Amino acid sequence: MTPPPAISDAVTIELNAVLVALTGNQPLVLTLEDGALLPSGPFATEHPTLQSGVRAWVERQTQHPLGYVEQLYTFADRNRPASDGQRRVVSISYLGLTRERLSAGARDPEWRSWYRYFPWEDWRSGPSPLVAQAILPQLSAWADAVSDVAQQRERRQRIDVNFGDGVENWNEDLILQRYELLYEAGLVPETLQERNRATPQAVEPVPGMPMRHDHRRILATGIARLRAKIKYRPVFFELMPPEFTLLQLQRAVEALAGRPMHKQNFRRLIDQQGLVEPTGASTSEARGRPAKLFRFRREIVLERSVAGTKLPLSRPI
Amino acid sequence: MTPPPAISDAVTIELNAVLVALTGNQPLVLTLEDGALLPSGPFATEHPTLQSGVRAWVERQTQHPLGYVEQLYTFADRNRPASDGQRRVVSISYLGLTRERLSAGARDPEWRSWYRYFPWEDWRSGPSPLVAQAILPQLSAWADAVSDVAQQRERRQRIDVNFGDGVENWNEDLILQRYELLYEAGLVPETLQERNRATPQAVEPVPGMPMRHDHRRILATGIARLRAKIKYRPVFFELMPPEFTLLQLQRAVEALAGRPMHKQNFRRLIDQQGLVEPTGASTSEARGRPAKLFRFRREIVLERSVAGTKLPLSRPI
DNA sequence: TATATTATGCTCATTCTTAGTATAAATAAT
DNA sequence: ATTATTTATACTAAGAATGAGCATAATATA
Repeated sequence: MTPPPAISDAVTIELNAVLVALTGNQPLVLTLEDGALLPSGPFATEHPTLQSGVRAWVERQTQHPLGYVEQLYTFADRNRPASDGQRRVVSISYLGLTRERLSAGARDPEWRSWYRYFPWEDWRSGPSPLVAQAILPQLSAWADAVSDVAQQRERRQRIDVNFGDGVENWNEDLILQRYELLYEAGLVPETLQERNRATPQAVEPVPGMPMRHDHRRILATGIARLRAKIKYRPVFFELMPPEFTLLQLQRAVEALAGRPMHKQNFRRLIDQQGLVEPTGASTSEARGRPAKLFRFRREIVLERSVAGTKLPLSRPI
Repeated sequence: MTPPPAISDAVTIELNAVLVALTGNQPLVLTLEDGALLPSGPFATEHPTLQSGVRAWVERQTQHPLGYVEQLYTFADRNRPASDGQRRVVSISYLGLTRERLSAGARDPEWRSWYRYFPWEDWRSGPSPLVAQAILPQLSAWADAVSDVAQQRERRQRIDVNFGDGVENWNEDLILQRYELLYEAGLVPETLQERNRATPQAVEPVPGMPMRHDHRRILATGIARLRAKIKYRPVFFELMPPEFTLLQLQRAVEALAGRPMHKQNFRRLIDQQGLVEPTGASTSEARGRPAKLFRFRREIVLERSVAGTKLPLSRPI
């Protein structure tokens, strides 16, 4: 059942990283080549494990220890030629969270807000106008373009589920599915890269910066994982400074989820769950009443394995 | 940043599958070599994608189409020699759900209840006595065995979180963490396989059949994923026959979760969510009042992307 | 001193859960 | 035939969690 693998079945492993940080209420991701690529490196003989491979070259790159690291997905042969003697490439992608930014000044490795790549995913100040203006009309046209009635209905349903039928049905976790739908509909520039693409590029691509290869897809996978994760594991503390106010914490979570939250309820949930403890100090860097400073209670991760961090979404104003 | 990979960095890919079926209220997993291995096959040049690779050889093996397939995890070099000229092996594991069993009679590929490998995970008729009798005492000893006080406290806490401090704190999703804890504590036979193991094997291994390599760990990963998944996606329908009674459905979910559920509430949730529709027929195969037969409403997966299947756990009697 | 701004405490209605009770419709045992 | 047992299904009531908002406190700034 497991015959010895032939020479021709050898592959090389490439490691990709979605490296996330948070500054000034923006969720940042580390990119290369003018934002067109995610950092990636080979998995080499000197690395004892995959994760140590990722840690090694990311830490060399960013000069900062990588807090949380989690495997995302393994792809083989997405948009890559497999024949012509070349060895196949299998890429294994990781999500990494870090607290600090790369020292400024360096030009090439650059932190960018992930909403430059997915502008329609930012609903922090209400429903993104892009959805109604630039996306839904084009997706509708795409659904209509197919003649088969059943197929047409299926397309419409997918559009509804992913982009919300009414106004109030946005599910921030569906970022990957939404990107894939846009890809299929030919509404992102990446569609052109693919070989043997039946559907030609549609009239006008949806706003949002593309990336090379399937890197924007990997980025979407990372964001999706992170958005889902914060709901049942308080990973966002990996992104926060050691001390912070509750509003700063709220803004951080909002940046990740791409949605506004109800302030009082956010506080109630955070302290009901015992996630933080006051440091005793307070700050008055903002204008109003000074806010108490808090720190993360690291013990909580041990104490309760499911430190579920429910997110109190609020209706956008 | 991405130098051309050296020849020596070539690896071979092995695909592992956790293939799950359900018969007679038992969750079954396909095994080989007298239950010691999960099926695995090489990722070969003729496979266009990883998933098609898995599908291809699993379907050849089982003679049945594979419904749901999902990638689990990618390991490099677990318990495998990396040096001595041999190429490194990277194993990519998949979870597959199927409705039918392999034709009986065949000796080697064999379906086994997964509770043979993880007997302490079956809480369907109340707390598993193994936890209190065979596991907790040994884990306690393991915690005490370390001299450093802080380390000792940490071990105790991990034991509490994973195996429940009181009686009623069992979290069925933690199956992987529990296995890993037992592994670290030297309470499973697999610990011996590992090279350079500092801690020697403890007195008496915990009941439960071991597997070769890291296959029991991969199995735990698959079960954990499935247990978590049924809570927000009704995947269990992939395991059910086309028509079934609500009690059969409940028993199926209980088999997966390893816990009893509250009957009335289970029914309420299932129909509140519109997951099933009556076929019109009913059955009286069991003793009491005949039950209506239902079928899965496939549309629901499209209609609501998050067809959350809340599970109404019930206190074991 | 008034105003704007942020922090924080508290309430209230609504929905979701949990844990039943009650009744119906069949089979098996006497 | 009658009774006990088993399974199915409807319905209820208490309690917890959630979503929305009011009210007050404490600061900076005009």
